[in-house]
Order: sequence, then C-alpha cells, then structure tokens
Amino acid sequence: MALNDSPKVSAETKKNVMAVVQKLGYRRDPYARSLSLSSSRSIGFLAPGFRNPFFGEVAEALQLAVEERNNSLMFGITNDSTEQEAKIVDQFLDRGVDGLIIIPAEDSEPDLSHIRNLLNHDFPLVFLTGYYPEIPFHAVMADLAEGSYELTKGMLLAGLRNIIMIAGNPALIPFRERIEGFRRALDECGAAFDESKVIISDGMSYEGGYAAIDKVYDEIKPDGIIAINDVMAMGVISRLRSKGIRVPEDVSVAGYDDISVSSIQETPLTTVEQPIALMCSEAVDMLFAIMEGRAAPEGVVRLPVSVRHRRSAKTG
Amino acid sequence: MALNDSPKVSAETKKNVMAVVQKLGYRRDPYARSLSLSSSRSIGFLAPGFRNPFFGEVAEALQLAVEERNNSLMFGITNDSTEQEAKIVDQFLDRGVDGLIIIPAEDSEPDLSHIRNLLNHDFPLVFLTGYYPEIPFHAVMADLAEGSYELTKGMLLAGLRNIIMIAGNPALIPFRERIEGFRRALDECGAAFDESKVIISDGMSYEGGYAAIDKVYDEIKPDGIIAINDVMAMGVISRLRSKGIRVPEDVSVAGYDDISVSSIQETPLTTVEQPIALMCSEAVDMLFAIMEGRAAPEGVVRLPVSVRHRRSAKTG
DNA sequence: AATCTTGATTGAAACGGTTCAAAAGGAGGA
DNA sequence: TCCTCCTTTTGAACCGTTTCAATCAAGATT
Repeated sequence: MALNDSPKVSAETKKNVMAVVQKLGYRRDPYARSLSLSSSRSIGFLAPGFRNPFFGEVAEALQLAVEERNNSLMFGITNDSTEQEAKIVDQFLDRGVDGLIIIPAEDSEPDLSHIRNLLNHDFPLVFLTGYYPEIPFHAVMADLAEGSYELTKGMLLAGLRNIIMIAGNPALIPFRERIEGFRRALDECGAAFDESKVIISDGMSYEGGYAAIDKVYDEIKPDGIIAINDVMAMGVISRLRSKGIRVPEDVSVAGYDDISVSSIQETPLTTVEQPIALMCSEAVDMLFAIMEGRAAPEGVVRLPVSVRHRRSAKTG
Repeated sequence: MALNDSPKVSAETKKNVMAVVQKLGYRRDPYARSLSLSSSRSIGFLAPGFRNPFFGEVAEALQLAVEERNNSLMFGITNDSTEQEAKIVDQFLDRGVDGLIIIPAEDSEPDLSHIRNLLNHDFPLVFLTGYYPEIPFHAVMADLAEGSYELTKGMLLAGLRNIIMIAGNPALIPFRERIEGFRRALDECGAAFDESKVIISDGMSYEGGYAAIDKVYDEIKPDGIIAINDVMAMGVISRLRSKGIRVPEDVSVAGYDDISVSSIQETPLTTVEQPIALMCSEAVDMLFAIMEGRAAPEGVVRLPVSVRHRRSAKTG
C-alpha cells in the first residue's frame, strides 16, 4: 500500500492517497495493524516508584529515548516487591508490549520465576540500574563502585578518618557495588575497613537515613557519612542538624544519584551523578537490538559516573 | 468461550480449559483481542515532565488508580508546550489508547487545535490539575484558590503585612486561581491588594524562585512570600539565606503542592497539600464514566486542599 | 417413545489492517 | 498490429480473537 510509502508506488499516487487521507481524517486502526504486524510499538517500564525523584528522572529520560524510535512507554510500579513486579509484567504481556525495561525491585527475598519465564521465551528484556545476579541478563547501569570509590577517596584526602556508609541489603547489586567501591578506597588508603563501617538500613528513604543516625551516631561518632542515595542523605543531614551537629563542619555527608533537588538544598549535597540520559538511551538501544535479533551478548554495560563536589562534604 | 468465564459454561468445563491453558502456557493474543473489542485497555497520560516531583507523585497515583481497573498507563512528556502535547496525543492515538488524562501544558501561547479535534470526535478526555478555559472540558483539580486563601489568611493572622506571591502567567488557570485566593484573603483583611504584590516569574522552577528574589526583594522588602509551588519556594529560601535573610524570622516563605521533599527540608516547608491520590482516582473514575457513555456533564470537580503548617512560615 | 429443555460444541462472520500473487493497464519496440 | 516489460490495481489469504446463531447431545417431562 501507499501508506507505508513503499518504493513500488509512484510519488503521485502517494500524494493522492495522502490527500484523501487528510480529507477523511482517516487513521489506520492500530489494533488491526498490531495484529497483522504483531507489534504494538510500545514498551513497558517497571520502576520501584516515583517517591524517589531519581526514578522520575529516569522515566523522563526513557520516555524521550523511546519516543525517538516512535514507540510509546507504559509504566508500572513495583514498590520494590518482585511479587508486584510479576503482576505488572503479566499485565504488560497482556497489553502486548514489545519489550520490557526493568529497574529491579530491591526485594530482600526476590522471587524471580516471572523473569525466568520471560527469558525462557526469549522475551526482549533489559535491566536498568541493577540486575538480578542469579539470572543471565542484559543490563545497563552506572559504574556505582567507581562512584563511591572516588567519593570516599575525596573524603579521605580531606583528612576524614572515620567514614561510614549507610547502605541497604548487600545481597542486592546496586548496594553491593557501592559498598565495594567504598571498601576499596578505604583499603587502598590503609584505613581499616570492617563490617561495622557499613550500616544496613532497611528503608531507602528519608526516614531510613534519619533512623540510621539515631541507631549508630553516638556510638561511632563518624566524621564522614556516605548515604546510598540522596533522599537518605537528606534524612541524615536533617537528623544531624536537629542534634546540633554541623554539616559539613562536624560531619561530612554525601549522597548518591544527584537528583535535581540535591543541588538546591540549603546545604547543597555532595553526591555522585549517574548519567541518566545516557543510561536510558543505551538501555533503549540495547532493547531494540534484542528485539531486532541483533543482540549483543548478555552482560552489563557500565557507564561512567561523576562526583559532584558541593557543600555538604569536605573533599580533598 | 470459557475464557471470559461467561455464565453459560459450566464450572467443570472452565476448569478443564484453564488446566490446558496453564499447561500450554497459552495467552490470548492482545492484538486480536483489541481488534475485536476495539479497546486496548490502556490509557494515555500527558504531563509537563518529572523534574517537578509533584508530577511524579501524580503519575504514581494515576498508575495505581488505572491498574485497579485492569488498565495500563502510557505516559508522555509535554514540557509545557502545546505543540509537543499535540505530537504526543497523535502518537497515543496511533497506539489506540482508550482515553486520555492530560495535565495541561502551561504554555503562554497555547495552540489547542489538537484538543478541539479530540473533543469533536468525542474522544474520552479529562484534564487534571487545570484545564484550558477556552474549551468545554471535564476536569479534576484541587481547590487552589481556597488553598492560597487559607495560607494567606494564616500569614495575616500571624501579623505579616507585606505579603507577596510569586506566580506564573495569570492567563493560565492554575496560576489564576492561586492568585485569586491570595487576593481574596488580602481584600477581606483590609490589606491592600494591588498588582505589584504578584510577581510574575517565567520559570516554574527552582531557578525561577531564585531569580524572583533577586528581582524584587530589595525593592519590596516583603515579610511573607508565597511561591506558586514548592520547588520555587525552595529556590526562594535558598536565595534569601544566601543574602543573610533568615527564614522564617525575617521572612515567612510558603510553597504549594506539598511534594514529598518539602517536609524533609532543613526548614520544613509550609505549603498547601493537594489531595493527589484522590484527584487521580477521581480523574480515572471520570474518564471511565465518559468512556462508558455515562458521563456527567462537563465541568470541574474540585477537591479540598489542606494547608500544612511547618517551620518556614509564621502562621497564626 | 416422542418432545421439550438446557447446556455444550461447532461454525461462520466480523474486526481492519499487511502481504503477496495475479490481473490489468500503458508505453515502447519489433 | 502484436508482444513484451514495467507499473499500478485488484483480490485473496491471513493475523487471533469475539460474538452470535445453529447444531448437537442428553436428561427430564409427558
């Protein structure tokens, strides 16, 4: 047909067709088209939620990347539960999405049967910002270890000697990697790393940061604190200040992600920026490569981060 | 068929069918289903973007509301441009969404032909958080005027006498309404309202708030400032502090929206909470009513706001 | 034993595109 | 004029559901 401007129809015919199309306000039935083409030109995106603005920024960047390919994005919220994740995957499959981009749920007891199922059926799937290590995967993420390595290094250079990290369950990749960079920096500088320097908090939220300080500050009296994300770091700072502890004079505090509010805090937050736009376009590229059968081998594409030195932490 | 568990098939037959379905891993082809039913069970959502976390929270709430009806949500980003809005609407139509929920673009020169087109075709559409006044509409929004009325009233009660509002283009509904409540409160208390009390800022962002202070603070020397959203309020506070002006001792500052970071600022922000979850479920209800032909008459459903009194502003 | 009911199964049309093969049309060359 | 070759038009099959009518089987009723 002329609709797909195939090379077999003359320019004039096309023009005529288009004119009629215009006049009638005709538009191809998307359902019939999908049926025939077996593609909906839409892809699904699963995120833990948008309370943490980091994910909002990812959503925005993904949408842009997908739109460039004339596809649309559906989104679902997992609340960091793989069970919920499974439900949404199922729903998306029922909508006929062509592929899936998933920010893995940070679930301490993940049930991955739904993911295995997808992979068994060769369903196009890429993980973003993490992955499930027990599963073969395509994934795009920032070089998280490098980020906390550099951040820690900077703090050490500034003379801080008792740095702690407030992290999440180290069984989960994004946390594990951040901890690893932290450890490496300490090791390299001859500072003693031991398990007590990593505080495992359960909520990755403002309240989680707040509670972590209550739990360990008086005992450890750190001079540097690295929180696993910016929202937690804000909780940390808030609790410290309310205890009369100055930031950064008494304690340096850093976050992770560089969400847009971080730079506009009263005390702008030192943090690690993840290259969100790049990660997203990379993830979309990867997904389309898989969908078109020109998939690169499984593995992680790691993109470089950059440390943003701001007021909340002394860095050398 | 048994798939739709119609009342005409026996329980046993259903069980048999289901067993086979399970075993074969069969799943209905969504495209054929859509074609036959002419519904994709998905609806489109247009937002200005997710830099302002308010919209992220709306997205999350909408997703939940839509999921309850077993539908999915597609989203697009307008960047506050009606041109972009038109493009995405077109794309969504090509995907066959069943309905549209739109947060109107705050475009100073709106081109609404695409909206008119939708309405002419009776396409199910509801506006959220605003509407285009030149067009007949179904809309859900918070009672914005009431919010700023109460906020202003509170400040007046606390003895503040020189309150200004940092707003956006009053041609746009959400700004107009906020200004109106502000004006009403001032009028009622015999405080002089005049145009100079409303500062029109162009960017609804942190930078916009920052710049507004630079532009008018020294001249007006207000003792109270109401910003049109929380992100701007944060910019305002930051700029004031950097000028050595104390909040709230010297100047009270309030925002609008109650985004989740507002309560966790170093100086928790006094602000007006919009009932996001309620607004979203209301909007979805309304959209489904339209889709099912049991539409209420056009108009705005207005939901009550609540003022959150926190540290950044003195309120009586 | 013939008829009526009720529930289950089978069949065909419709949804509106895509794709490919077959037929028709037109221009050029022999 | 006839044949060939190339382009355009026409036609049919197909994608996998839903929907509704028609058929069928069996149990209950008379």
